[in-house]
Amino acid sequence: MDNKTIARAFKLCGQLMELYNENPFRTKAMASASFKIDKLPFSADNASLEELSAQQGIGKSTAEKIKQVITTGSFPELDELIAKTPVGIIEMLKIKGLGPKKVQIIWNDLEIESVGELYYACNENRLIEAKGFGLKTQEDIKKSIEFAMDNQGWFLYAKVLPFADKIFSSLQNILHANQLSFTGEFRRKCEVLQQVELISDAPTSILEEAIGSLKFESQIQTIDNKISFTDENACPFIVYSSTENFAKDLLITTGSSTHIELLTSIVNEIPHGTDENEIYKKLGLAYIEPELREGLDEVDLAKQNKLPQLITYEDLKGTLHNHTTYSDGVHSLAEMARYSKEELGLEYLGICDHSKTAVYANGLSVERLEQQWADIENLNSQLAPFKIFKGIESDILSDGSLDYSDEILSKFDFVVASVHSNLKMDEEKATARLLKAIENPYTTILGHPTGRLLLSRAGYPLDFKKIIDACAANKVVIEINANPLRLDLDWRWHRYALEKGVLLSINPDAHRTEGLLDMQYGVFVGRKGGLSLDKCLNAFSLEQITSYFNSKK
DNA sequence: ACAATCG
DNA sequence: CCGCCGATTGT
Repeated sequence: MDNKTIARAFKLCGQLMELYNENPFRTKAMASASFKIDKLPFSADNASLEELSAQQGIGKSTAEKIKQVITTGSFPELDELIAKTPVGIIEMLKIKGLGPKKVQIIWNDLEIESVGELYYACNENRLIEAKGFGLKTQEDIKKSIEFAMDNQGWFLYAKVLPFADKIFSSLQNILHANQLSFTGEFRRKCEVLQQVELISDAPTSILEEAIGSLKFESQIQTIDNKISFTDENACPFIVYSSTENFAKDLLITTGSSTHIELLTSIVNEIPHGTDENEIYKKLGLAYIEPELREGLDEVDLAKQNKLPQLITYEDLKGTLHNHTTYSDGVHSLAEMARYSKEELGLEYLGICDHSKTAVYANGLSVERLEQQWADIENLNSQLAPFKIFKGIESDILSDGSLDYSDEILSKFDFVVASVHSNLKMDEEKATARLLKAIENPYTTILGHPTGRLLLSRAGYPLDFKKIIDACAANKVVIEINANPLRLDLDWRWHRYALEKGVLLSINPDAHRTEGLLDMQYGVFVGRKGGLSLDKCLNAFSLEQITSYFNSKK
C-alpha cells in the first residue's frame, strides 16, 4: 500500500471528525498526520513502528493506526465514523468546493444525504437557501457534480496498470502454450480508460478455466468469446478468445473505431495475416504502433511511409522540472541527484522548486534560492560530469508576469512557467495570461498548460492554436507533464505543436525520487502524440541541452 | 499566504 | 448600498 492511500484514510478520518464537531485539537492532529504521511520520504508499508513514531508529528498511536491501515485498510475510530455516516455524505466530501463544514449544513439543514439529491437541489435552486451558500457556490458545486458524473466509469491508466500487469503475467504462466496480448484502449496507452482488454488464441473454455484459477472476488461472466470481470478498483476487464485468427482480431480490437474505419475505407474486409505487420503491409501501409491507432492522420502517414520514429524511455537523457525539500518535495537535492545519476543513469537533472508566491508549497525566497544555488554548485563538483541545472517552476501570476525580478530570472539555467492560482478563468483570460508568460524572454518551458487533473479537475479553457503558435514564435518549449494525473499538454495537441516546430519536454514534476519514474507515462502519451527523440528536449544529450540553454540567453 | 465567496 | 470582517475552501 502506498503512502497516499494511507494518508487518504487519515484525511477522511479528520474530515469526519470535523463533520461531527469532535475535539478540534484531535481533528487537527488527524489532518496533520495525513499530511505528514503523504510527505514521508520512505514507504510506510515496510517501515517499522519505531521508524514511524520517530518522525516528528507521528506518535505511537498514529504509528499503530498506520500499520492497521496497511493490513486492514482502516482503524477502529475510522470504522466507527464511517459506519454512522451515509455513503452519499462521504462522497460529497470528495466534491471540490465541499468540505466538512458545508457538508454538515447540507446534511443537517437541507436533509440531503446523497450526491444525486444534491444535484437536484442545485437544479431546483434550493442550495442558496442554506447559510454559507450563494448562487456562485451552487453553480460551482453543480459543475463539480457534473464533472464527476461524466467521469464515472473512467479509470486512470496508471491506477489500473499494476493490476493489469498482475493479471497478464498470471495468465501468461497458465497459458504459456498460447498467445496473449493486451488490446484496446489499454494497449493504445490511453491516459484514462473504461476497460482493460486482453486477447488470447486459447479457446474460451481454457481461458475461462485460467481466469477462474486466479483468485478473484469479482464475478466472471462469459458471453460468446468474451470473458469479463472487474478488478479491485472496479475497472472492467475483458478477455477475448480468438481461436480463428489472432493477429487480425488483435488488430481490430486494438485500434479506435475511427482508426478501423480508416482501414476499412481502403479495403472492405481487413485481411488475415500471421502478424499485424503483415496485415498492414497487405493494406499498403507501414506498421503503425498501437499508441498511434487513434484515427488522426496515422493512416495517411503510413501510406506515405512518413510515420515518426516514436520516442522510447531509453531515449531520455535527463529530467527537467523536479522538486526537492527546498520547497514541497520529500527528498533532498542530493538524494534526487544521486537517484537520477546512479539509479536512472541520466546525464542531468533540472531542479525547479516552487517560486516565492507559492507559499503553501514552501516557495523559495531570493535568499533561499541563493542557498540552493550554492548547494547545486557544490554537488555539481562532486557528481561531475553529471550536471544539476538551476531551474525554477515560476508561478505565472494573475497578470501573466513571472514571480521574480528580471535580474533574478536571468540567473537561472532555465525557467518553467506554470499557473497554480486563480484557476477559474474563461478562455480569453486564460489565453491572455499564458501568452504574456510565453512572451517573457526568460520563459524556457511552459509547464502543465491547462492545469487539469485527470478525472478530478477540468483545466481552464485555452485557445490552443494561439498558445502553440506563440510558443513557436518565442521558442518556448511545451511541457508534457508526466504525472499520470496531468499528462498535460494533452497528446491530441502534440501533432500541431510539432508541425509548428515547437519542442516538447517530458517532465516528471517529481516530488520524490520514485516520482521520476513517471516519465514513463509521459513517454506513452508522447508516443500517442507522435513525438520523436529529436523533438524532445530532455532526450537531448548534456552537451546539446547545455548549448540549447545558452543559445536562449 | 492568498483569492473567491458569502453572511 | 458599499465595503470590511470572519469563515470556508482550494492552491
